[in-house]
Amino acid sequence: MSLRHAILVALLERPSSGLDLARRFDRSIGYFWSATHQSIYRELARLEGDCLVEALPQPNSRGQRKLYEVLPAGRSALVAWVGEYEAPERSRDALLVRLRAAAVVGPGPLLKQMRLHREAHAERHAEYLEIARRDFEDPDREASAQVRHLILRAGVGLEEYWMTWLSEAIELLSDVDPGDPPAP
Amino acid sequence: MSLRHAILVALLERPSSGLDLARRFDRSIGYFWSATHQSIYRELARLEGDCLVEALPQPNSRGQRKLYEVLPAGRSALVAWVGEYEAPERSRDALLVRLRAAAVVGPGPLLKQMRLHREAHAERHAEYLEIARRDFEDPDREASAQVRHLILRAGVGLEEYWMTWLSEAIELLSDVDPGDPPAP
DNA sequence: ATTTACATGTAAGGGGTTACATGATTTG
DNA sequence: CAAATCATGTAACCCCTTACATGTAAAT
Repeated sequence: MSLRHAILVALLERPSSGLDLARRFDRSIGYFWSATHQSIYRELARLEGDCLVEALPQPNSRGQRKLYEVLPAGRSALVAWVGEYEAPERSRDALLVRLRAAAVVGPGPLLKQMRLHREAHAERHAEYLEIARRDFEDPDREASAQVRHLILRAGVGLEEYWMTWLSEAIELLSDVDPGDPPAP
Repeated sequence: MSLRHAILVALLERPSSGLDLARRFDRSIGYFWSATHQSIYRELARLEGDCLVEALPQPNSRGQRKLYEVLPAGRSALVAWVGEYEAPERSRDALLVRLRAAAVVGPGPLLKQMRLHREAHAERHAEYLEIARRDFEDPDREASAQVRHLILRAGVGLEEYWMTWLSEAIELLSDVDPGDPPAP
């Protein structure tokens, strides 16, 4: 149920249309909850059906921009959800499954994949740093900006962590398997 | 499709029944791909339907232990999958959504939740260290043990990362909001 | 004999992804 | 007018979760 509440937060921060939300999820919200426009539209329809958000009464046909804003019931639902405790989920990482598989069936082209992963994390890292530079340059004054900065730093640190671990892993795998996998 | 291949890896390491797999996913495999016994049984049925694994021909009724092992086609499918590149997924973290929500609607009992999360990560951290102590005490000789140790260290480091970040976050939130959320 | 633990499943529903469809607006 | 772009949606599918159902074996 996190997408629903991520949308409520985003709409509280600024009333938006579905595509606006999709763009904001690509930018600043996406580093802890990603979403495609399809899932956003579906969730917006549900939120409207549950009377938690309201579409401003402008458009009357398809292809027209529809602005949504949060109703009081939506704000209450969000407050209630924030109060619910949810245990942290176990991480799921296909690359680590591949790595464990490689320990059994041979590494194949896995080293190359790990270098690509490291590049991908480096790109995200740079992206986050750019956001930090643009949006949080001055020592944060408002509390809400401090919190958003804190969340961004979580993303920065995670990307750094994976870059470090991947470098270690690549080094170890290069030693263990300098060439091609052994023939069966 | 990762569950399917995680099961293939597990069965290659050691032929197992569904419940065996569930237990092994709780223990050593679960720190990078968790699974319930229901999803494991379903995937085993599919794997058998696709002729990638085979049930040893002992049992003929419900409630009887069924041992599976990987067929050559299963091994090939796993090798092929290891070679496929999959970009790292964006992380999804409900706690960070809650945190961003708290910046808008007030923190409520979020500080307590973050302390609980930190405890949960500390528990997992201890659990992983215990596995490391038990299974990888001596300097690893075989390559496959080195790789499994490397994967475990990824989990250890991740838990440490979250403990560190949560401590920073808790400290900041305690300063920003020493008492209860402001009344509406 | 009943309970407990072990073991394998079924059913319903939620949430996400991919591919596709359709209407409006702008641009060459 | 045609094409590209913006914007909202539909449909099918996949995977996972939760709750429940059923059968066997061991313990008391």
